[in-house]
Amino acid sequence: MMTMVQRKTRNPEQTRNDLLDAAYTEILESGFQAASLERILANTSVSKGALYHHFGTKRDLGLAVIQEVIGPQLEGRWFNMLAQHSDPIRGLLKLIEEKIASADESVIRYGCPLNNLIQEMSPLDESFRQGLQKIIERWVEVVAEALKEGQASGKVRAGTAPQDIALFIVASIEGCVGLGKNAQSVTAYQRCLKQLQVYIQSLAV
Amino acid sequence: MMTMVQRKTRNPEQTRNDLLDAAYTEILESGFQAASLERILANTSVSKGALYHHFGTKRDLGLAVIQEVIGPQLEGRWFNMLAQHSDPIRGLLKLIEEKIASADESVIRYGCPLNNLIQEMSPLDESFRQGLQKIIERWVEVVAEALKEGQASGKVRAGTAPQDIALFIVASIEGCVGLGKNAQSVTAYQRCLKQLQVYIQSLAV
DNA sequence: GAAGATACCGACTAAGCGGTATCTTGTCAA
DNA sequence: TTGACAAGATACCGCTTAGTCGGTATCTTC
Repeated sequence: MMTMVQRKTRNPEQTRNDLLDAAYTEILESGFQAASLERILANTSVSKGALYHHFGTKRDLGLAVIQEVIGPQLEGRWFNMLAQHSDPIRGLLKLIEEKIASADESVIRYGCPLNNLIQEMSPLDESFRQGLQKIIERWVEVVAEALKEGQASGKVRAGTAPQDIALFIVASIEGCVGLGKNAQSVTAYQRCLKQLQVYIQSLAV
Repeated sequence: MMTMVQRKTRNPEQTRNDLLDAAYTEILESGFQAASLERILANTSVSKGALYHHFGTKRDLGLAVIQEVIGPQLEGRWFNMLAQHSDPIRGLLKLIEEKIASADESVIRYGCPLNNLIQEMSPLDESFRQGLQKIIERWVEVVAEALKEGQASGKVRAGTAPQDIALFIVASIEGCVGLGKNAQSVTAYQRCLKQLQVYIQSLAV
């Protein structure tokens, strides 16, 4: 008969969220494949049994992080910002400006969690790829929609394809973050985004 | 007493190159951390003893791949192309055009080996970061230099910072490749690069 | 308050990993 | 021809990994 040290009060939701949060951090720092379940458990003081009660496999945990942590994070920021500006150009510039201003150590060191997972996992696991792709598509769509409305209200140059431009903008952002991360340089990151601002400005009428 | 089945004729250089090539492929397909030495050996029919004769650690092998495979690959293409065009805009457009035209399965599936390693390894290993950064800096410098000469000869708009623009161009390329890879879509990849061409064209006088 | 379900515990397993030790064999200079 | 060393071969080691499983504690329901 073993004596078990269990949590006094149960809280399955909190346990699940703790795991999701810790997994998010661990994946951000080490990548998914190199992410260690043992380390995640150590950082949460959740037991292995509890982990495997909530998530069937490491893979399931990773997919949950994508859908429940990374997705909503991005959705909140971009959707809200572009919704509250009638001029999409101003909204986009503001978003980039925020990224420039809030260039903290985490972004410079670990980059974009979405992009990290894309580069690592999308060729290796179709479910990962689809989960990530859904987020990207939503992101591009939000930007494209804003540009489209901007064209309708005469604030964005006509004759350009909003979908293509939105795709390029998102790609450039990921590129800037990636390069800033490798340079370990806030200024390189900011210089790169500044050029993106110049490009965006050129989309105005 | 063991019976050893050895290669009839020795060829240390070839052995080293075989290892480098196989490691490059394995890293491209699985990432560095998940790259398996056993798999590399299986694909080369080189023995573990031979591997560890040529490379001290897995890490050393990875660093050698960066310096001796990935670096030269990029250097050749970009340096030559921009050197043989007097108009840098035309040179850049041609390079992008080539990328668009030669969008093969490997690029769409596995993306850019340089970018992959950056996102995975640069926060984890300072030597990796520096090796990769050297390549990026060289790349940016080649583009910046071309733009600068273009400004001098009146083919590129003055008043813009060549270094910053070059940085942005490289970032955008990596971004386009990354997004195309996740979309598993040649056309998305091409649409993205086409927008980059539009941007580059806007740099002309 | 008993029963059943849910949540959680932690020792264990099997496989794969990078790396090492010890050996043999090919090469080439003396 | 031989000695020395580089190159290659293979068995093995310690460690970490994701995942399992029998068991226990808490919560819910009746």
